[in-house]
Amino acid sequence: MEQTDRSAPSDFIRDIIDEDLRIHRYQRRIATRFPPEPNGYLHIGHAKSVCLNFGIAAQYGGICNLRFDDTDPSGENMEYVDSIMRDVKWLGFDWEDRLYYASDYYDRLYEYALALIKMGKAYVCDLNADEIREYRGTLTTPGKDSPYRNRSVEENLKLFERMRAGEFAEETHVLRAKIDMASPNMTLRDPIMYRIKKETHYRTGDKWCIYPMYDFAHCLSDSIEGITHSICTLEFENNRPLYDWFLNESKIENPPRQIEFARLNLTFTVLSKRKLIDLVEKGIVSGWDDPQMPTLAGMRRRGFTPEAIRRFCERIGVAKNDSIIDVDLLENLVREDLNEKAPRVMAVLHPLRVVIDNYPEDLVEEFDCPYHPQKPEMGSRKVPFSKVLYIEQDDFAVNPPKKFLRLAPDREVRLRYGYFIRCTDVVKDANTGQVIEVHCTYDPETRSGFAPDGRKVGATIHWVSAAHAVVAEARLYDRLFRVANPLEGDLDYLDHLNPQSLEVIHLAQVEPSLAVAVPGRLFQFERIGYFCVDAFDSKAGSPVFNRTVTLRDSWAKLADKK
RNA sequence: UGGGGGAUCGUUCAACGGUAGGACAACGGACUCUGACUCCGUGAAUCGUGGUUCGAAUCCACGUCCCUCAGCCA
Repeated sequence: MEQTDRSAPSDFIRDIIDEDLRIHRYQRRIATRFPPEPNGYLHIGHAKSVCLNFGIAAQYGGICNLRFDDTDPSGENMEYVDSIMRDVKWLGFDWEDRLYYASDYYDRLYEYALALIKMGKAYVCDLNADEIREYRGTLTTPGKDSPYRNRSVEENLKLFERMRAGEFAEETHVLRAKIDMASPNMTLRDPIMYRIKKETHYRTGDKWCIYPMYDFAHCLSDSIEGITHSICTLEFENNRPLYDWFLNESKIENPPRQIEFARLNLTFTVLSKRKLIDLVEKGIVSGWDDPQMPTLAGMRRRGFTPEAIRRFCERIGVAKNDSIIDVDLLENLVREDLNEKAPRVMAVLHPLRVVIDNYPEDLVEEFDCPYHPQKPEMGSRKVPFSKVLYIEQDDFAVNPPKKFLRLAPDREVRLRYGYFIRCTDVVKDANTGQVIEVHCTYDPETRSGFAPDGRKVGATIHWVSAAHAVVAEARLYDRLFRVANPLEGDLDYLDHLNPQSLEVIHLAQVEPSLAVAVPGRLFQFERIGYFCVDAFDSKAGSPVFNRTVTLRDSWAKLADKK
């Protein structure tokens, strides 16, 4: 009996593995692989696969390889390879010395193809693309045999060699497996194994002008690496018989087995590579690492932590149901993680001037404020206090609605880590009627945060000293799409873009300790949300903060209902 | 009108012939120098119809709905 601890995840894939282990299949060895094609950046959907493959390997004392599935030179390049490696590492996984490329197997794959030709299991077909499609038939009608299907082995060998030698133009010849043109499974209707592409490959250069197709290359690459469980997404379910066919005809012993699971879908976003490329190329986002993107690079820049993402991948489980996960779950996990890790600071996004009338003109006090009230070990910093402050516009109301606990005329609140203040007067813009300044008095007896007479306040609000505040840029990110499933309905998904997915605040006022915030560092702006110092645009003295996620706001929820 | 998959609280995963359970969301409350965090509590589901069985989400039959396959993409 295998030892699996109770906290370890369990799912239908692990059940299959448990059974394989039990019957001593693969000599009780477990090997998986994460096989991205280097033609785009990794997104949260890939993270699910990364966590699954590396997670299973770790759980069963096996190995997980990183293999670039680079069998189509168009669109693949080294930038993507680098970004993928960076992201997998960032997520917290290690392929050690097992970095592989399908393109490293081109010679061996060619030999496998030769062997199939010699067995009469593969042939060179001269039909062009349109003709091949025509001959393939449809979902409900069988295809018909290619007129080139019964060429002699010698002729096939000669032709294939000439394909390789570059004697033919693209689309004039392909190598096909000879299976069954009448198969109800379309993938078995003499699938293409090699096509001619006179393109320079980012790794093999011009050595090859024929490239293997996925179905042929993938299963054999798995077998070359000794993979035992080849985990992929549901849309490859149809291809499994073909996966098995190539391995069987190639006389592979102990062939790896393909297992399919449902890919991740997330509400309020899209996760297909094509659509993400679209967003990048149409300039809807600033790049693959735009914090609005569900790419790992984007999420990293936004402030999501690898721990939260791994936790998420664990929580969502693995199954074969098509499903769409609520992004709330992800955001909640991020809050959970950041609540532990993020130092608390004060920042005012929408400043409202507050003048403490009875506070001395030139006095500046310094309050010692803990970085995390529940974690004294995180230390503290000094925050200056003076006569003129900024508070959040939302924290003041001329006519406070029911249940509003914050500052209002003649009401008293506590300034976080500071005094109690009472609103005595309101200055409005003569034209607009907008509140532009609030006057208060403070109670010197409340320096400790409590009143000697024991009176209570309804709320504690955050603030910054106007004279000491640092001006910062805050980028408030929201969901990229305004509907849960942008792919649903008749409209193009781009018609569902959320025009408010980014609000930039240029003049946020933040406490002075943030002037030199280190790029990538995470903070909780008290009572607002979690923010990440932008890794690229932030400079000393003029920091830029990306909002990772808001804090839960039960007041906003209450107010919304009315 | 072919083949391959799938259907369980609003969402998601579990229950593997024996009390339908967890998480997120929702709702109510407690606590609070963050309307945060935390804690407590409440409501909420087996696609339909038959059958087998002492007993069915689970097995069988027939339906229904959803996904997927007709790239020289992966």
